[in-house]
Amino acid sequence: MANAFVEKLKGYAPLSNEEVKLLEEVSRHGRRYASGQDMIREGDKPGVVFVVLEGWACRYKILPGGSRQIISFLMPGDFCDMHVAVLDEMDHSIATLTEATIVTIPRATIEHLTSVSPTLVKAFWWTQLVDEGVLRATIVSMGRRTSLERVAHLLCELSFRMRNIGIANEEHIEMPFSQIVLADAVGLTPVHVNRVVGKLRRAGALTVTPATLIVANLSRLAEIAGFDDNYLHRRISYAAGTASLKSIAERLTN
Amino acid sequence: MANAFVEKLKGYAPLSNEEVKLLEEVSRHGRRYASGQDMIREGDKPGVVFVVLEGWACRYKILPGGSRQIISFLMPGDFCDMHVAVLDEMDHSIATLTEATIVTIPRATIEHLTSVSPTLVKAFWWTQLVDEGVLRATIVSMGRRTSLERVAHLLCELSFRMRNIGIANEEHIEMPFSQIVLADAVGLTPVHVNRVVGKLRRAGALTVTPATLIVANLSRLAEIAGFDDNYLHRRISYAAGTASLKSIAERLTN
DNA sequence: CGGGTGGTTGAATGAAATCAACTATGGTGG
DNA sequence: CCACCATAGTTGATTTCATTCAACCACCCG
Repeated sequence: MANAFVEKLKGYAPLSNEEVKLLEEVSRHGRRYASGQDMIREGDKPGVVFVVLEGWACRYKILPGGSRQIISFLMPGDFCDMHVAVLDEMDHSIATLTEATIVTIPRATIEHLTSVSPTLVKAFWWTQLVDEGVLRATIVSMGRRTSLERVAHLLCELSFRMRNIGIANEEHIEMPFSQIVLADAVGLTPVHVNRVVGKLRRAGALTVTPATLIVANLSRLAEIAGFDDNYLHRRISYAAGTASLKSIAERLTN
Repeated sequence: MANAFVEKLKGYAPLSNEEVKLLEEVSRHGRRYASGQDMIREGDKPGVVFVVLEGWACRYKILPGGSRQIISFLMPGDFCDMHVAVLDEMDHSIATLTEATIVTIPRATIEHLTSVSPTLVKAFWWTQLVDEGVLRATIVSMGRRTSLERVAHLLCELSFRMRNIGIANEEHIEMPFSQIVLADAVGLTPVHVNRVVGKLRRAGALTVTPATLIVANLSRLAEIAGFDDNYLHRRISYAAGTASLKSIAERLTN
């Protein structure tokens, strides 16, 4: 079985066999978690980096009033910042959204990796850069898009990201979470999200089943959202072939 | 006059004299820009890193409908991601909000710096970590806070950041931008922001003058916002201690 | 002096939250 | 095996909040 962590990083930099072996080694011992488990909570002292190998997780924050805001989604291959281990205190929590297998890598191991391989450092930076782009796009959505666009935009983003890592294809894109979770992510109430989802369903963009949404027509969804995937900075189709491989190498070393 | 860039990084890692000298060298030739100038636009190929030495700037994005969302504020010492220079295309724009002096550092120089000093790499990472925390906090605000809390929260954040870099003290915190800019940052219309600002003014938290807001009572503002500055990750091993004190002393005497 | 920018206020409209009720489903314990 | 409960989804009526539209003021600057 492919290791999502290694695959993702391979997509961001041309890794040597040794580097691949190193990464596989440190991400071998994934542990299985139930859905809805907190991995770490706001206020905790972070000592490790979490890497999602399978399943979904999210970063979130609970406000004094009890409401929850989901800040970002983590899917296979995603990890929380490599240098979070250096912080004194978490400013948000991380929890599983589905059953998931997750690796925890101690800070010392990360430091070993980065000291051994500058290429890995750059790969980590790259992924972090993309993560920031996603956060910025989220801010734009929350600030200036209608609820319909906002929901559609998030689902588009997740669809593209799923396809990028090969856990979805054109015909079958399944989001394994409830409308309640979706509401916490887009900053709306569940009932209003339900109405919006209903619109998207009637537009033929979605189909709905309990606790999972299925994207039926991604291009229609993208049209509604005004979606532009430039911020995912995908290009680097490294996996596609050697030509791009060279250009990546160039880009990273120059 | 103190160099905001160097001061900021000194706050995040214990730098040697040589490292300080290096940084001063690369950030010496600041250029002066008028207010409201675009430094770089969405779609441009980024080739340099921008460092704000004096004045304010912001990242923003214009939506198809013409509305603007300000994603984050840049104040003296802030810079756009060190590795943005590796991207193919900007996914947002950067513009000045006031008259400002800004340095542009070419990518090669950055790579030189990071290859020469691991300490600098860590300092850069740290600042980026803080930036991400700010983005996450923004998402939480936009998703789950009322307009009053949202405005108050942003002004609190900016106040704390200004104090951290010594451009504001308890009694006098001046935000050099109009309510229109504020509206673009919090995702509301200018007229509604005006009503909210009115409330804060009547609560004694703010005073208002054309194109600048003045925080009159930060603790009242923080109370209204439910503000907790933990996400700014100020303390760190090092910054809380002698370095920042010393640098402030310097700034006051020069 | 006139025009631009920023600010302020009121009235109307529209969007989303709230409150409330009801369905469907799957799982659990008696 | 069924009764019950918890979770998720759905729909309608009402209220709250923010936008929109519109008018007007104050000020600085050319």
